[in-house]
Amino acid sequence: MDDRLRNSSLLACEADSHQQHSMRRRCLLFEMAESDKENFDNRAAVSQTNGKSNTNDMKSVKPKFGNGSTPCMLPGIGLHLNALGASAKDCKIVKREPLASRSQSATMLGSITSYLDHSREEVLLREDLDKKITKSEMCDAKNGVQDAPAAFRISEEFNQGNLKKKKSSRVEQDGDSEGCKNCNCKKSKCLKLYCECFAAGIYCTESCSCLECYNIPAHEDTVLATRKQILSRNPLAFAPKVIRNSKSVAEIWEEPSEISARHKKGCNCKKSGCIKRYCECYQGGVGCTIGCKCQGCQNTFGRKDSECLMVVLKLHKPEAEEKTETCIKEKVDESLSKNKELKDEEQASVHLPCLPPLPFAIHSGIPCVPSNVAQSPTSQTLESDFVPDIMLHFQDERPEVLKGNCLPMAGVKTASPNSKRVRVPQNEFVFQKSRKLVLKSISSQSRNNAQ
DNA sequence: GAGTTTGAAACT
DNA sequence: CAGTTTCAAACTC
Repeated sequence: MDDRLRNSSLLACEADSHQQHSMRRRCLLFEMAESDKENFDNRAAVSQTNGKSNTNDMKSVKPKFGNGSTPCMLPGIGLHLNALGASAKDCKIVKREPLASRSQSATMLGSITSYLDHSREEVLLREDLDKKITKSEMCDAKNGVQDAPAAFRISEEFNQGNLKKKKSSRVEQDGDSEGCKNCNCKKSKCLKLYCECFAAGIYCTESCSCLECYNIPAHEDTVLATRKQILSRNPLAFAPKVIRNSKSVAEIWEEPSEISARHKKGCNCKKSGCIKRYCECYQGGVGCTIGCKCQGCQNTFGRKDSECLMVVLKLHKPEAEEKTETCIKEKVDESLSKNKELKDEEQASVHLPCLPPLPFAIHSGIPCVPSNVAQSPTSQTLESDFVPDIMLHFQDERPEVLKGNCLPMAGVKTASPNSKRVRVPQNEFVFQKSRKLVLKSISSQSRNNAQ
């Protein structure tokens, strides 16, 4: 059984590697888009001729680029972050099935198999994409079309293709994807972060329902100026809201040197209990952390209070593992105790943030628990079939100050007087130490049980 | 589809 | 920095 698990894990790692490779390709494509600013300008010019000025019409005519398959990433300031932001929310690599059906696979092997199936599916889709890219490039060359780089466009198309399977309800209703957020702004002129398109760094398109839209190439100067202004207030305003690193789940559990994912600055929910999409953490598919100021947090991806550890473990706990659970509880208490000691030592107010959020496991198909804590059908009760708008195995593009290895830290001082907007959880290293202790004890307990 | 709720963003 | 207002998405009916 151990050998089978080991082999499966190796396969999963290979698949994971492939996925990360795919991710790298995607990032390169964004880079291509960036380097292709000249093309962008041409596109903007083309769209200006095609689109009408919005000043006369309340409903702006949104430009379409090329085949209309791609939103236009804004050039210049923060483009890279825009790419991340957009992709973080838009891109889904792995086709995900509703949790209820997934959780029917009671064993880790089942989950890994499922994961590999998804990876195979992605490989097939990628192969299909490569063909499309070649065709499209040939076509563009033939027609002299100066459009977004074909690879970039098709990549987005691929993302959208997968995306369409799990689009948010609003987008589904609107029947449009095109990578556009389909905003519905009425007063902000799509020049504020309220606007999802603007916040994602993409221009609005015809599929948006916004009024008096300025987030179009025709108003590029205005858009850039506004972005600059917003960035001066908050340098991370256009950064992805959910910060992920590229480690696999197994790696994270083996060596949790970094938190797997978290919201950039944490939520502030008061009534939603962090179980609705009003909550940015929940929407991003990550658990709440100590950085959140939420009240009555019930985030199923990880609550901000210290109970989150037990929540996650319980969801995967088979009935027969009571003994192990007891052990875990003891170790958690022990960890918390040591945590407290560390806290005293460090003279810092530190709490125990959440474990890697459950959806991280859901996305990858690998249980978010150590291999010796098997997945249980009880996890069926976990959550609805909502799938968060996030991308897997996101490269950790955080500035050093946002990474866990800058410790301890008190937060980022921003130009904004409102420091609430950029706040960083403190002293995650204490949590990492605690988690190592728990993992260690789980391993030893498992060995004892096996004997 | 209209109205309500919610919390982030923006403002004071 | 805290409180308030504005805004648009999410949600409900």
